[in-house]
Amino acid sequence: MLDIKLIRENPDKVRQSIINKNEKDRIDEVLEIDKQRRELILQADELKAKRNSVSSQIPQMKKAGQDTTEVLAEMKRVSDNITGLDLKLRDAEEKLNDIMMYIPNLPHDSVPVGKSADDNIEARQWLPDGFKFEIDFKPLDHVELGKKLNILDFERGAKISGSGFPVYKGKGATLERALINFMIDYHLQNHGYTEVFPPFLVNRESMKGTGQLPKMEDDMYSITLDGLFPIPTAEVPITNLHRDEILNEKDLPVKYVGYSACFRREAGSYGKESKGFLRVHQFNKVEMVKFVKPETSYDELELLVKDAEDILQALNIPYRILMLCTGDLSFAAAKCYDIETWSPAEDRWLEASSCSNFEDFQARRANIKFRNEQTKKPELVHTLNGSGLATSRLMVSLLETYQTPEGKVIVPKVLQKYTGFSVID
RNA sequence: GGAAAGGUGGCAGAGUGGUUGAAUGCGGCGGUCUCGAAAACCGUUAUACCGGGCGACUGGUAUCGGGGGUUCGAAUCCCCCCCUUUCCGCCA
Repeated sequence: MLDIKLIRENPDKVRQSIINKNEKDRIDEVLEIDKQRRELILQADELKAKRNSVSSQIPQMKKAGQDTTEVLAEMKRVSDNITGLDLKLRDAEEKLNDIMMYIPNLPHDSVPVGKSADDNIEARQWLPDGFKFEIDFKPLDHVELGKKLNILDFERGAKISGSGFPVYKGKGATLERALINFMIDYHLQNHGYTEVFPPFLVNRESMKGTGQLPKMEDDMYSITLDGLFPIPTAEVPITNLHRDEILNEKDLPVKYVGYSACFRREAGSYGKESKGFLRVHQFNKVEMVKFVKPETSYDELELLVKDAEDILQALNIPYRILMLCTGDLSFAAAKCYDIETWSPAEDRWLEASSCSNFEDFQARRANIKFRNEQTKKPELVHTLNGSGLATSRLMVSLLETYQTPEGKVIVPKVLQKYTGFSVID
């Protein structure tokens, strides 16, 4: 959520930012309702002040034996007026809040203006020593490899749950588990995170706090009977750990890393890009979440990307970093880098991680603050999160990159102590 | 699923209709004392919103789980909801 004062004071700047983000401009509506709202508050507060002062005099009048009938009648009228104003006020506030929940975060000044993914900017590429995009044999894709090696079973996943629910089998299941453990261990040992194992179902408040609701409700699975939502990412429970809290400044930055299964409806996206792992309803992801002081958040974003990159470098998987343009930026993000890994069989890059700075957008919704030691006042923190990384897309690149001409898959060195085997055949 | 208890400030914990934003204790911050520290003592210590002021600041309102009601006035009375804890049942 944006600061209403920011909109009040810089409506045109906000308007332009929203347009750059391909979102609907409702600033005029916001300004109008905000104005009404403030007028109502002014009127109601004035009456309440009167009521309070008179009410405190009544016991004294009674004690002094004065007749209070008239005052009581007058105050009754005042109270009725207050009730009326409060009703109107609540109406206005609900309306304002509804709209505010649909206004996206503003892109940071360093974000390139653009319409779509085509306008994203490649920041850098990293390729392992001796890596070549052209290979001597025709690579199998991950679905073919999965079938041949009997490590992935998309058909049976479809039988038991539906399409987009992959089953990992045998060494495939072990490899998946190894990847998760390796990534968490790496972040713990090298990057100073604290491990969190969060709930995979969260309540509506949590989904609002990080910005999935109300706007993206159709994209979320829901367990209506209990009012719970399967999480689309561990970002949701982990960021909400500190919802409605005031953190100590000296504890910042607070850095968590956690694994979760991620559940996404991906409504309306069947067909395109949906082969195998490319788009699934359930996948595994290791997520990094940070709570930081505002002035450090952009430095922390760079570090976050670096933390994710370290994993790929340790695995020796080629990747590139994209800076998303305004039009491709997600609803809550102010700035975002995507990390894409190379898929030899698809002959293209696949998004495996997304690292974002939300500035105070989530913090305002979720009411996450820290106490500024100088001013002694609470201030909103900045929140960031990044995948470190999602295993499904990563698995595509890993299987395809590490395949041999005979159709076997070599296990990356750093994973071998986790898998207990060095080759899948 | 059944039963009971309970939700008050950073924490603990008083408070059952009238200056109660809320006793007291702990914690935090500042000070006195001290070479320094501890102890002791003194002071201070919530958040949000709406106004006024360039600003230090200042006026007002709201907030004792949430919502509604009664009343001139509600932490306190009534109704509904939510949550937590404990016990029983079921269960990995």
